[in-house]
Amino acid sequence: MARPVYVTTPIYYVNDRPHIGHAYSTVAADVVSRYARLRGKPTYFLTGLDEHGLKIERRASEEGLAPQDFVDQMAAPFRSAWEELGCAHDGFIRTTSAQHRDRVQALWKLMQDKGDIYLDDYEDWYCVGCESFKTEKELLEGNRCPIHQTPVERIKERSYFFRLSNYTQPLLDYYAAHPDFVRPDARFNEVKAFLTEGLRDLSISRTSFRWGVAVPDDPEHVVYVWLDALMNYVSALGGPAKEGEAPLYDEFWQSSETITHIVGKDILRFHAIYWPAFLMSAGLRLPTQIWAHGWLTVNGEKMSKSLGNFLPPGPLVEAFGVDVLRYYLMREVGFGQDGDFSHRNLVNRYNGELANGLGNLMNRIVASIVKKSLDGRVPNVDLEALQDVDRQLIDKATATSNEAAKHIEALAFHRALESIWELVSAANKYVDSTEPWKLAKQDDKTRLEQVCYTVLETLRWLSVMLFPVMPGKCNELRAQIGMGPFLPTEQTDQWPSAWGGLRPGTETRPATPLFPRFDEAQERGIMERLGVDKDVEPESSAQ
RNA sequence: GGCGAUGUAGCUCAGGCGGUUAGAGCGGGCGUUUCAUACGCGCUAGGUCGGUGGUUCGAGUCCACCCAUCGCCA
Repeated sequence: MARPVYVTTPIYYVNDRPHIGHAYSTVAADVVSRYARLRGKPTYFLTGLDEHGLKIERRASEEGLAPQDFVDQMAAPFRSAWEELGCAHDGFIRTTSAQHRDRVQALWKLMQDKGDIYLDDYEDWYCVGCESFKTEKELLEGNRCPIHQTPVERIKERSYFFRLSNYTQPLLDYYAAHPDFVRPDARFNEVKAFLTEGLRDLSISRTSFRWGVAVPDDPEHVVYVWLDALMNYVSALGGPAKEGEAPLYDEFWQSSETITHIVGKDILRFHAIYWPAFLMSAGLRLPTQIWAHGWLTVNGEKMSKSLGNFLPPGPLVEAFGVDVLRYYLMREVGFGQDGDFSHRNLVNRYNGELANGLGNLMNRIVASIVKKSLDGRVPNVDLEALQDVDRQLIDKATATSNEAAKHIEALAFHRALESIWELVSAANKYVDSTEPWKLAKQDDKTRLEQVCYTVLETLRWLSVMLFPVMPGKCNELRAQIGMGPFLPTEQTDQWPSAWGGLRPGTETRPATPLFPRFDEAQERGIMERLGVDKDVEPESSAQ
């Protein structure tokens, strides 16, 4: 029995509209979940929204709205963004939901029962933007927040505290026992370094605003937004709960093989330190991995409202198509590293890899040779009678399948795609060296059939291996080689491993090219529609 | 300031335990095919492997120091 997989994105703060950074995290999580499903594992993919906090309360009142109305309004674009991007989440958690609020309070009580929560005074500088306190020494001149550049506020209040200091050693022990707990390694080192200085207790309630979850039995206090927010991963499944009370929680939290939280590097500390400490205190299971990815710049510049380069995913999807955008996001930069989103590089990869590489490979075989010389049908071949060149390509496909799986499991999406494209390239070389068009002229039917079958079956493998990244295009590809759409089946591992899945006699359905190449004029048109000045765009990712 | 990382061809990057001519993709140049989306395929890039000094028979690969860039230090 394949054990369940649980993968999450951060819950996005509804103060922003969705942009390419949100899309990056969410697409990555979608790829992980689609891959897991393809492997036959029961899978749950969660994303959602963080809707509480002082900043929301203020924004809502600026807009003349009740906070709930404001967040309802802001939630819609996120939902539609994920739909547009083909991100098939199983759950969409909102922290204002009754279930979530209720489960946060349940967590609080568990921590309280453990004796880890106490009441005391707290006074320090507070940044509304960060929703967190700042120490004197990290402030900029004029008591401004180093992240938001805005002035911080002096806040003194009665606050509940969590005995985080008790968890320094337990966390270090946990890290030692789970060397893959935080990825990439460099980030794990930072987390460990932070711990070695010893943890201070953490203020986990506020009285300065109302928009949040009330502290149980003391409604003057609102639960600290990060405790509230982190809890989404468990509350969305209905936990914490006794066995049998919340089936999703039992399956995907308690019994999961992996629980992977994909996060941006800016919120790593909350996930790698606070969250496990809260869970330890409450006596709950910990996640298996916190994966901190890097930031994307846009055409070499940091994305910001003041620069006017805020990049929502919608227009990109319209211009390039969902799968192309997903491919680019996963291919261009190593997960965990910072990188650049560049329209120019996107077009270059599209033309070079998708159009010239994969698209042309399929087209030359399906729409040309098989159609003209084999009556458009998958030929019948004796797999035992293949030649060495054929076997070499099959071996390459097998090696690729193993390697790509290894990389995806390590969330090294760019490596997986790189390795898959070695197979695409090998297949194009194979076609060149076997020259099926000559075989057709020479009437060497048997050999022609062997060659075409080998390429078609390679394309079938590609349609599966690329499915997590490009589900729509892979199904189009499959249609052209005569296959039905790909359907994951629980408990059935469908990752390619056996050669010969294509049924002889099946009718292929050549259609328009999968990835029609952009010529200069089209590229210019797209850039204009997107408002990108192509000529001004830097040649490379100069930062 | 403390801790950690990075610095390899025009660009983006690979280069376990030190060992013959330092690699890939893209871009550039040359050639070639025509089945294909003017696509594919082949050849080509002569880069002091940030700098200096060491260890060694031998270092991009280990050590020290320096320079630059970046991250973390509630």
